[in-house]
Amino acid sequence: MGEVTLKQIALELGISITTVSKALKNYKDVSPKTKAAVIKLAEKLNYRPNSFAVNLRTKESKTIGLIIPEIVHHFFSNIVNAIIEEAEKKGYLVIILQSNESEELEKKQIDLLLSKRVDGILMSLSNNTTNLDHLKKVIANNTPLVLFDKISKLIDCSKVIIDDRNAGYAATEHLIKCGCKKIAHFRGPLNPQNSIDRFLGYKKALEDYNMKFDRSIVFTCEKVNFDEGYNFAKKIYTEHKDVDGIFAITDLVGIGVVAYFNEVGVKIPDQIAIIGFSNWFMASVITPSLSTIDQPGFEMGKKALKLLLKEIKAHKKGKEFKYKTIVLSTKLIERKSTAF
Amino acid sequence: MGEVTLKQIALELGISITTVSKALKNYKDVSPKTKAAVIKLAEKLNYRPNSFAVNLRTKESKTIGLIIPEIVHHFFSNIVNAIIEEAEKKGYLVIILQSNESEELEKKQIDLLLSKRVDGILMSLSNNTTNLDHLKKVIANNTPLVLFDKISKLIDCSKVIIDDRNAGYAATEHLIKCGCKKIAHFRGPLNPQNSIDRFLGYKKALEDYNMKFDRSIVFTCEKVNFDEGYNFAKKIYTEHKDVDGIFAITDLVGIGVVAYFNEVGVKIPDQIAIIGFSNWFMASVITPSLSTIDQPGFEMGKKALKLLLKEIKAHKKGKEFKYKTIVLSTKLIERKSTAF
DNA sequence: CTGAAAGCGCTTACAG
DNA sequence: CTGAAAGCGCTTACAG
Repeated sequence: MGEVTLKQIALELGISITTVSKALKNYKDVSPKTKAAVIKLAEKLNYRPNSFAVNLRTKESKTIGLIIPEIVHHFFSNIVNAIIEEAEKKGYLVIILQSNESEELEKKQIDLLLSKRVDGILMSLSNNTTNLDHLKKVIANNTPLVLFDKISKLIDCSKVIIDDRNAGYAATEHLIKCGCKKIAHFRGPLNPQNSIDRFLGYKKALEDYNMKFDRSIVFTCEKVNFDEGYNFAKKIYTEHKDVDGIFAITDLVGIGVVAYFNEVGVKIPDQIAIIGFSNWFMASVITPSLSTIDQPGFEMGKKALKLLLKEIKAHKKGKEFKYKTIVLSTKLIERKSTAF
Repeated sequence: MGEVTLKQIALELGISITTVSKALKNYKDVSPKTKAAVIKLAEKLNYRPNSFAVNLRTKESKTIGLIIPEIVHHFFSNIVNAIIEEAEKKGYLVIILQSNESEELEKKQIDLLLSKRVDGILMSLSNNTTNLDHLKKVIANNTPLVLFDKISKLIDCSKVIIDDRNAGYAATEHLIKCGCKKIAHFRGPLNPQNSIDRFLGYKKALEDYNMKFDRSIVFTCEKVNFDEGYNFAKKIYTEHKDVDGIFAITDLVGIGVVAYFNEVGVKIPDQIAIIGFSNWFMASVITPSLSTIDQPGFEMGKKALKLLLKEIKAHKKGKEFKYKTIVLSTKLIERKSTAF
């Protein structure tokens, strides 16, 4: 076989490697005749520049790294979708890694990506990440970094997020306006900023509407899955009969809640209203359909990628780049689970 | 900043680049003393081999390409999960691309990956791919290729699949054994091998059990989504009242079917039994829970990756590699939607 | 308009 | 045990 190189083309055409290279890159200081001949032969031989050599010379890989907690998750797979689609359009490829919510893995992956010399890194933090040295390493290494969704306030870099506090407030307020008198919250893990913020929004809404905050009806999801929603709903049903509204950290948890109450014959929303978060497709098709907060995953991925490419470009030109935080708006989606 | 290179370490230590390189790669012909000094300094300077240069020298990128129809799909995101996890363990990174069911995009992406000089390509074909020249190009280019799930019989390479025909047969047979007398099939698109095979399995089961095959109750899904399941169910309900069993190409379609019958008050499984395909998590939590065929996505991804790495290894050593087709077994999962 | 030459940062066969 | 040298395949500043 043997891969086709510039040398081969030059040899066959009896011209220099330099000229071949220039012709293929459409430099203007090459005669049209030579250019045509080179292009023709390159096509015939199916020439493909050796990206290893190009990378080495240009010091860029046209590749970016993406680290997310887990890909098997509607919200993240949507984001990934947006990122690789947009990246491809802009001439970049994406290497994807999953931290599986492990700080240790996350550290290793950062090292892998830096070794690979990706042009930039896009990342959503694992729930268990508390030490941020690996992120600082990325920045110290001069590799552009954009955090999205699961971010840390302690890292100075560009970010794309939603206003989780406001969104948590809106979800809770909606339950209140639906007439709920005692609202439970199935919150996310204690560490991540966004579950903290949603919780704070919940608390603030109760406060603003003069409702008592009761720590005993705030449950903390660890895995943030269906089973936790189901099991906490059971707890509410058996130990807190007076609860008439539940704000679940995520639609998946909310769907677990709905499943439990359906099972025991508690009427939704008449006896208990439920609202989820993220607007997963399934939330719209279960019975009763689940009210939720729409979290624009696709847009988030796209914006994060664009922001990263801007920084990469500035970085390449040696220009200064001012970090930016983009806050995307969310939307309350009213469905049957909270209908009056 | 300035990246740390072998040269810098050599200079600082007053030894040659060669020796530094050898020391870091643990060659035995380097004195322990030198080795220790090199390693110490490399660590202090946070030395990271420049992968561009390494790639160029070794002619391998330790990166593989993965092309799937779409990542926002439980089955594929599971496969992706398995592939990147396993690849990382073996020291490979994964570049992921989505064809979005477009043959044209698929072609472009193959070109991108070949230009990138990935060490191998893993791929599941788009539903609309009929011309296979781009796959032949991969093989002609000597790049190891493994096809999984959506394969083509016309391409000679390694494959990882399930026996869709048998699985389609099992699903249909299960409905028959549940007492269904007239079974409809909501099949997948006409082109992909696996939807053809599931359909053939359906047909064969009817034949073996002396049931009439009726073309008018076989509907073809184009998008293979919830809405199609819902709409075809409506058609069955309004135009084919005697149908008492439905085999849906996929759980998502099956869930649409269940939603429709729930809505109009048709009792499942008493009046109509339903079985899906793939064993998506949601199938187990809807009401009634959906019987299905378990399709081992995680295992499929893992096996495909392993097979690819074997071929890459053989290829590197210049050894011949015999293509292999691995057929994974599926399992009938009985749930409420087909309970007697 | 063309091309010789340097150099990106490694690896490795070879000489000593 | 150490190192000089060649070379992977490009790109580009420079000379002519």
